[in-house]
Amino acid sequence: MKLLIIEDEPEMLENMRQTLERQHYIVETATDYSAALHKIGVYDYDCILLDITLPDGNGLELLKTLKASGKDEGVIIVSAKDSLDDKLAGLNLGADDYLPKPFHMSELHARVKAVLRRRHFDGNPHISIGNVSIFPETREVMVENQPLVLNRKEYDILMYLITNKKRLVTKTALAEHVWGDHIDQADSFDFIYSQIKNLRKKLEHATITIEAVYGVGYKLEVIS
Amino acid sequence: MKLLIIEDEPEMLENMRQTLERQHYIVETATDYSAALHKIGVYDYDCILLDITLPDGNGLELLKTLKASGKDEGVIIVSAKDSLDDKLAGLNLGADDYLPKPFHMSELHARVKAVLRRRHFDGNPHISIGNVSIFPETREVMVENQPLVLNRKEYDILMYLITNKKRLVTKTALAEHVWGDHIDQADSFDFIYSQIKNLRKKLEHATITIEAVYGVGYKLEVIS
DNA sequence: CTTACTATTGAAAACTATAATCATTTAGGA
DNA sequence: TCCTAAATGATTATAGTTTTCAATAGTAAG
Repeated sequence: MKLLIIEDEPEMLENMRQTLERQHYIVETATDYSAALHKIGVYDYDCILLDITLPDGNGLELLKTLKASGKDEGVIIVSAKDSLDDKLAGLNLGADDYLPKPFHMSELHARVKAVLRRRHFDGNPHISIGNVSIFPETREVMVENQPLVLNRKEYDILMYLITNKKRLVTKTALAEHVWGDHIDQADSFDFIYSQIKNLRKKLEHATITIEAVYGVGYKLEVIS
Repeated sequence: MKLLIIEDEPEMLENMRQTLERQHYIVETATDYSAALHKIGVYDYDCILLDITLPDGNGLELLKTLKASGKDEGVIIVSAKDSLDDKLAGLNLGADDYLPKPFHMSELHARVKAVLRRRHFDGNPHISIGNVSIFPETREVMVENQPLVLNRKEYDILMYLITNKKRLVTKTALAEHVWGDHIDQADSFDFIYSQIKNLRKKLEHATITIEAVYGVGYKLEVIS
């Protein structure tokens, strides 16, 4: 799961990044309006943490632009001023949650988790597809009620494919979401091939399969 | 957490062992009545999985002996015949649960977890002591609502100390429960010292402390 | 059918995290 | 005081994960 933190105070930013990276999210950051706008245009995220007061613009504007462009990532507004007006404005513009500063880092994590869960699997504590069940809370995976041990990257890949099931996932999108954007202009996709291979092997007894789409990427299908 | 599986069918035994070891339990085994009796006499376990029909005796007898000796480990009876009589007899003798064969391995794990939880923290999904909270489901630990990252051994040690809080825990008992009995005649406790040191460091901001009891072991205390 | 590119695979290498060991210092109890 | 236990920092070993590499197989287009 990939998050974008838009926040200009360096210390706060570092704090948030650390907290969330420790929970295995891919975290990217932007420290001003224009950088944020650029990142949002180029990549896509599962959830965006948006500080309202930015040096070169207002976060609510950014949110408006974002929603207008038809993107539908989750958005949590982070704001120094706990004003009811801002809160309402934000939620009206389509934000998923509003978090007034100062807040506990554990609170941050809880909110992010809640937003991701609401978006991807409407509050359900586990996702089932074919004979595979996934428990995001514990990152456990079961096939036919037998536990299946996946390591971090394998789990992240499977999760990303599942949240996009039956849709085509380009290799670039996959790389971005699982590895982060430093992988951008990768000259080879060997690392993806390798992980996909291992994942497929582990999913031998599952009724889902990862299909290659020649020249583009992968698609997750349910075997019937 | 240390388990003892008493079971004479090799295949079943291997299955059970694998399932439980994969969940990071320390697993020991006995394949007949007398071996089981011996192990129970010498070591102590957090939960015992007891097959009723053994080549050289009846599991219920073993259970009776066990309870008579004042030991209080959790016991789950595993039985081929799903007879109501056996079940009642077992539960009357103080077993915690009854699992008729055949069963799913995931069921096994669930039952063990349930028994351990019931014994140590009667059904509570998390344990709190001082400003430390532990979530056994996810093996996560929080201090003052900040996540604290422990690795496997550190977590196991903390957990064992907490389930015996304010009681003296000998180094031998600790070694047995966290490492298993191959450590028995260890000539040095360096590995314990080392882990304790790291654990203490991580618990710096916690209001619990691990006190050494000279020549014997450790005791967990709450700072007030 | 041939060619150029893409995907799959197994194995090796690099990297990371964890755990155990060792050498040294500090402290406890008789 | 002396002997042993415990604590500590640094080092080494081990295990697990991820990436790279080289060889092979498959696909689409000319």
